[in-house]
Amino acid sequence: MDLSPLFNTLNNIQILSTDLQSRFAEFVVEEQVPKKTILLKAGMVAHRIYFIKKGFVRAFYYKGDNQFTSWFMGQGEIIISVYSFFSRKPSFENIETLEDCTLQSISWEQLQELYATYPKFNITGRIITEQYYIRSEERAINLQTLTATQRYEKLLAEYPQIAQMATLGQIATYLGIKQETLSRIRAR
Amino acid sequence: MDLSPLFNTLNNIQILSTDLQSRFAEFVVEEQVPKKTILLKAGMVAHRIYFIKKGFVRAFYYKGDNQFTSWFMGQGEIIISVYSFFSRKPSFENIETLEDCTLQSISWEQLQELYATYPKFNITGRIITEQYYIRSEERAINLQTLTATQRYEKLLAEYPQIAQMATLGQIATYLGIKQETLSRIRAR
DNA sequence: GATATTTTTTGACTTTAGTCAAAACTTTTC
DNA sequence: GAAAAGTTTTGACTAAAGTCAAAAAATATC
Repeated sequence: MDLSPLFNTLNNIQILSTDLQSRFAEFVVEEQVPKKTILLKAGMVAHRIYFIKKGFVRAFYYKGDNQFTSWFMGQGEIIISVYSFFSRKPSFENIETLEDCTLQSISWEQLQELYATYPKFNITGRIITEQYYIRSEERAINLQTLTATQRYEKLLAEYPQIAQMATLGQIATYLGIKQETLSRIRAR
Repeated sequence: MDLSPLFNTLNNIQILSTDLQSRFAEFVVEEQVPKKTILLKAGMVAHRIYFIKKGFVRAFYYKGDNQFTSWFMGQGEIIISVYSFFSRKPSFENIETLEDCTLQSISWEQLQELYATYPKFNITGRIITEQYYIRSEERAINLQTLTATQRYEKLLAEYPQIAQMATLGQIATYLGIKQETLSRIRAR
């Protein structure tokens, strides 16, 4: 199992001791997950933290009859439903794969053990949480300050291949607009 | 100095030992702050975490020439610029009082000392961060799923007195609409 | 308490996005 | 590879929000 992309991402935050890396490596499970697999279902507690070695994923939730997309994530990113994973409470959001994925993950319990055994690792955890927090703030700021067209351009800049992985409807619910509107924006 | 509202809020999250409470109490500084005082200026690092014993406060940021409100907070709430306080980096947002306030606060260094001396206190810290995270997610969800009118009603439900403390313009930038639009919404 | 300043409202018009329905593509399945 | 299912586009119309400007109301200042 090739762990170098994962450790690259983590060492980029803070260099991990070889000791910690080998303990970590013992925990990691790698799996091939086909397109359209639900990784987390609303109502369940998120119990694993995933690293996307290859693939593309989205999180979504329902409000009444309508579905909304919270975020998209691709290769090299760490995915969790932050709220559920940390608070150990049922998730309001679903996570699904949008293409065949190679995922590496450890469980919540294993993560706690790493925190306890290697206190310095808490810094890495804290920084990942911070990065997630910033993402969430950015999402609110984008919705507050940008027009639909600007938000679409920003998403395209971040994930240029998104049109191949997600449907128009999924992208529209992320942007907070109707799919007909997105279709017209794209036609220009 | 009456610390019971503050300890009420904290004990509500997790009961604190009397030991911790008395150490905490030694650190707390109480101040009377007049209306329109800037508690944190964009570009500065947030170095204190505040509890609003009395008063009303808002956070805002600039994007180009335009000002946007991130949040409002009132009595009994804990205020920080999460990103800046935890990452120790310059804040992009400003925090100002909207009326005369009584604030109680401790510094980042004092908070770290409490974490180190009373490890259980980390749980309280973690839960406060989680609550902030949820607020940020909710803000994005509200902007994504609600109409301007619904967002206004929700804000009014949370802070019924807001019209007395904040100007129409400030409320409008929180909702992500123009103040003329908010004026018309209100006229109905 | 009159004047200046700031804040809010109103009016006429434009732009942006939503709605509903049908047509045109694409992709999947047998 | 034809039919079915899913997805995207287009059209005509409606609703919501923005723009610019001016008037009205509220608040602060001397």
